[in-house]
Amino acid sequence: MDLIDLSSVPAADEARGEFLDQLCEELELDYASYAALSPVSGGVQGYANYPAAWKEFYMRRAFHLIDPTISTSARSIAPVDWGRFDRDERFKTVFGPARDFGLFSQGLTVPVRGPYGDCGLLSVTRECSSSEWRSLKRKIVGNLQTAAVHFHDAVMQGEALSRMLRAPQISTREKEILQWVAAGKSQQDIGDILAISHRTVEVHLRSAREKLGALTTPQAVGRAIRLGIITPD
Amino acid sequence: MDLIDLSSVPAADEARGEFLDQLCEELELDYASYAALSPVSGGVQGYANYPAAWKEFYMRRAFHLIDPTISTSARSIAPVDWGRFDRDERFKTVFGPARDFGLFSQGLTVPVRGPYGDCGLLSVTRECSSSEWRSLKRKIVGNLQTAAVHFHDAVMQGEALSRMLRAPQISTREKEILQWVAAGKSQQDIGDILAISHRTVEVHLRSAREKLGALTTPQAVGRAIRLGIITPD
DNA sequence: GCGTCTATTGGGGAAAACCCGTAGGTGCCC
DNA sequence: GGGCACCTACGGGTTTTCCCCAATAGACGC
Repeated sequence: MDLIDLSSVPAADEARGEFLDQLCEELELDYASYAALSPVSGGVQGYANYPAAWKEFYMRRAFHLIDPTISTSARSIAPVDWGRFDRDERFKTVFGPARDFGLFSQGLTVPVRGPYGDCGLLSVTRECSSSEWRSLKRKIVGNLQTAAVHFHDAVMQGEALSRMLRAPQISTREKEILQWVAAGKSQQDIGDILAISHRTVEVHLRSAREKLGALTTPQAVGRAIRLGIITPD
Repeated sequence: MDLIDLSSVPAADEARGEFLDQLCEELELDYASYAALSPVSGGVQGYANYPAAWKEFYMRRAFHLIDPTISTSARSIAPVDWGRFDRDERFKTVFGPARDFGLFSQGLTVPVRGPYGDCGLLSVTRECSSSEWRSLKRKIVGNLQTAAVHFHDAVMQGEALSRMLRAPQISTREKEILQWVAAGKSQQDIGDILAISHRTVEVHLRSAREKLGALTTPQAVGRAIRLGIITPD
C-alpha cells in the first residue's frame, strides 16, 4: 500500500490544495485533509494543508497504515469525531508526535464512497474548546458532507480519465460482453441476450482477454473493473 | 431480485416513515423515498410516502428493476437530479404512469454508501417551477446529504437488514483463493501454490461464490473486488 | 477493384470448471 | 457434549470454456 502525496503533483491538483485552504477559511477550521482509499489499486492518495514538516514526517513513518482517522472512518457511514477513537497504541503513535508539530487531536472525518468500493475521507481539525467544537460541528457538518462528495467526485473523475487514457482499446462489443460476464451470465446467455452466436461471444471474450493481457476470464473481469471499463454488478 | 415494502413492517419502521414525512415538511418537499440496495442478494428494500396506489402499482410492475432513479443513482457519487436522466424507454415506462398518480418527474436522489458495498438512495420530489426547484435544491442538498447518511445508518443498524446487506464473511482460505483466481491462476495452479488438492480449491471457490451470491466465478471476482475483499492484480 | 480490418458464425477436441455427493479432522461456542 | 463453521480430500458425471482451425460479409481506404 503506497502513500502518494498528490500535493506534489502539479496541474489540477494544486487547485485541490487551494480548495482545502478555502474550506478551512470559510468554515473556521485550522486544517483540512483528504485521503482517497482505492480498494482497486490498494493505495492511499492524500491532500492536506497540514504543515509541510508534519506531512513529511507522516509519510516517512507510513502512518497511513495505522492512522485511526483512516482505519476507523473507512468502516463508518456517518462522520466520525476523533474524540471517539480508542486511545490505543495506534492512536498514540500518530497523535503523540502530531502534537509536537502543532496539531491538535480534535477533529472530524467525513467518509464518502463511490460505487466501486472507493472511499474518500475528508478530515478537518480545529483547536478550540469542546463546547465551541460541538457547535461548530453542528453548523458545518452539512457543508463538509457536500464538500467531501464533490472532492471525491473530482478525484475519481480525474483518476477515471487517466485510467481511460492508459486503458487498452476495448471495442464496444467486447466491453458489452465483459459487462455481462461480470453480471454472471454464461456465453450462451450472452449470445441469447445480444442475439448473436455463443461462438461469437467467445471470440469477443478472447479478444478482450488478450487486449487486457489476462490469462483467464476472471482475471480479465478484474482488470476491466480496475481500468474502469466495466462496473461490478 | 425482490422488492420488499418495509412500510408494511411495523416496529421501528413506522418511525422511518414518519421521518420521511417530517423531512418533506421541513424541507418543503412533496414526497420522499428511501431505497436500500443489497449488493449480495441484489434486492431492493424501500420506504416511501408516495400515495399508496402508486406504491402498489410500482411494486406490482417491479419498477425497481428498471427505475432510472435507482439504476443511475446507484452508480453515482454525487446527488443526481432527475432532469439529467435520459428520456429513454425505461424512463418513460416508470415516469409515464407516475404522472397519472399525481407524481411529478422533478426530483433529486442522494446516494450514500456504507463500507460493505451497501447503498442507500434518498429521493425527494417537489412540483414547482424550474427556477424554484434550483434554488430549493441548493438550499437543501446539505440537509438531504446528512439525512441520507442518518437514514442509511439507522437502517443498517437494523439487524435483519444489516445481516442481509453486510458483506458475507469470506474465510481466509476463500479470500486467498479468490485472489489467486483474480490473478489469472487456474484451480490446478492454485492447488499447487497452496499445496492442496485442486478439488479442495474448487470447494472453497464454490463456497465463496455462494456466499457472494454469484452465479459464476467471474461474477464472484467482480463482487469481491467491489466489496474490497480482494484487489485486482 | 483489392487488400485489410472487424464482426460474425461454425466444427472439433482438449481442458477446465462446475454440480452432485461423501467424509474425516479441527476449533469454537453454548 | 453437541452443534456449527472451516479446511481438507475424493469420485463421477455434466456443462462450459478454451483453443486451433476455417469462412463469410460489410466497411474502409487506396
